[in-house]
Amino acid sequence: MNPSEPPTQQPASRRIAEELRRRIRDGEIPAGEKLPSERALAEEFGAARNTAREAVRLLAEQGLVTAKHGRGVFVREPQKLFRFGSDRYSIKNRETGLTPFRLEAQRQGKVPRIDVLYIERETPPLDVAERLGVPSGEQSVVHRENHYFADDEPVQIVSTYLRWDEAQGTLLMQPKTGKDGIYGRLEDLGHVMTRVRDEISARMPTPEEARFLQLLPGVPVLEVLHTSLDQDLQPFEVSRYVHRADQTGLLYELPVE
Amino acid sequence: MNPSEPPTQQPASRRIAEELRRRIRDGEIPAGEKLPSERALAEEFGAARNTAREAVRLLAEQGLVTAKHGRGVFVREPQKLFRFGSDRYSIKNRETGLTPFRLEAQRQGKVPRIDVLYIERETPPLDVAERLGVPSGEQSVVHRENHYFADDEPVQIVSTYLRWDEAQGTLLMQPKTGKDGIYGRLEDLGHVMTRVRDEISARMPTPEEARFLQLLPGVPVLEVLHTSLDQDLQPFEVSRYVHRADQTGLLYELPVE
DNA sequence: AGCCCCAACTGGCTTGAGCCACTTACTGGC
DNA sequence: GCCAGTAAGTGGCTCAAGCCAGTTGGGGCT
Repeated sequence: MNPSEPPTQQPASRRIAEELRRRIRDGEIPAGEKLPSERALAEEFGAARNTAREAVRLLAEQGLVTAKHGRGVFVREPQKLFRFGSDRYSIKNRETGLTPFRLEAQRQGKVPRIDVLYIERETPPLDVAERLGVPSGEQSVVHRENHYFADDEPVQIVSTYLRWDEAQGTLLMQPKTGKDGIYGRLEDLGHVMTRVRDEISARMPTPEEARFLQLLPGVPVLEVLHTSLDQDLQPFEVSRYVHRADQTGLLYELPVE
Repeated sequence: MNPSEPPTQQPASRRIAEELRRRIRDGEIPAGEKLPSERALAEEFGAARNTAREAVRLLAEQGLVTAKHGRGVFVREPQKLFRFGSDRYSIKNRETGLTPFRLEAQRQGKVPRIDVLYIERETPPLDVAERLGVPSGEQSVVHRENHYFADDEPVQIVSTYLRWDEAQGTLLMQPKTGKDGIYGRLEDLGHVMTRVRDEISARMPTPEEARFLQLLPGVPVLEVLHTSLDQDLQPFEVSRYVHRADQTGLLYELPVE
């Protein structure tokens, strides 16, 4: 009960986790290697298997290790990030005729794949309606839901929202939107992308997201709510990106105004 | 064993978690309210207390609920975000004489506090050395470590790295850096901030970060590796921001170039 | 040689029990 | 009226045991 220091004895599970963390940090158990089995840890630390198990769970929650049923618990290898840069909207890239994602993938030597899940007229979520400047009580938008893959690994889930009055009857309602993708078609409609506004947050995935993205425990997602503004600073497109955070990062390079 | 659908019976803990998630989503248990006790859940679902407990843990891991020792488990209230905008470096804000964080806090009606933990000459981490353009094998930088609070709630941890050859003997080595903070002093040295590059990722906190930021289980952190470039596009400052993701978001608004 | 099956290992999940620490509300004494 | 003490309720943590479900490798059969 000496308040000068906190020798408050840690729970056994945390002590075991701490020791394993040390071994991993010090390279005694290198990345990709297997931890001792739960039963072995229990014996080594003189604890019940459940307690050793709890320790492993703590490490998994932090994203340090990952368990393979029937095989063992492995130290997770640091992943190199698939990077999404703020220049992905750049005019300069238009000449390639590729959509932003395909361009980024190609740049990083990955094979891109995009699954179009559905394209439907909908009533927009509140935050989207606000940003797109449409009413939220009616079917004022078209919602395009896509899944993105790099080398067949799921990378992000994207929901794109467009004004129904603009998209109606155009290629924007089709899976294949033609040259330069939806931004090409929106330009045809007179919207030149002049500014973008990205609102970024992070959170743990919902069970559905975890399933889609094949997320292991302890991996959060990055959520980007993106708004495109045209030459009149009018918003004409809103997208919600959900990235797996263990394999993706964001890069923003911008002038100080 | 019918492969047409996945009726693979869920583990009991997951079924219970699913049901609780539904009750929360449908508003049967509103935000801020208490869940049934672990013992009550166990009885209701005909499971052992440990199983009910596991279900609650799943929800906590996802950041949906939070347990208060001795009181109960509560549905977490959605937090409004303390927002960090890309215009926080803007020249326009210079006239206020406030540092970026103080300005943001004031804008959002919060009381800012900054604790300067230490200011020391150090050998830089590899990623910092790369971006700042200094050697990583020697004590080539000054490291300023700060903790930021809004209304006395910890908000972010910031490590700022400056070139030792520039900072040596200046106010940059002092806790109080004068008007406009370190950016003011760096301007005195001839570095006008012209562009910034922010690299953003998300991950689960280390135990130390969780302690500092008072993070509940299931809350990730946002990490921003920030580089300031001057009028010659030379990097002159690198900072690593670690934000708690449940109360902070990032806003980037930029021109499409 | 090739294949199959089974034993032995791994983690996944649950049970029921017990003790501890923290919180709250009530109750009784002053 | 106030306050201290206490009982009852909560989550925190651990134990010992058991069964299930993937994985792996070796032994034996064909």
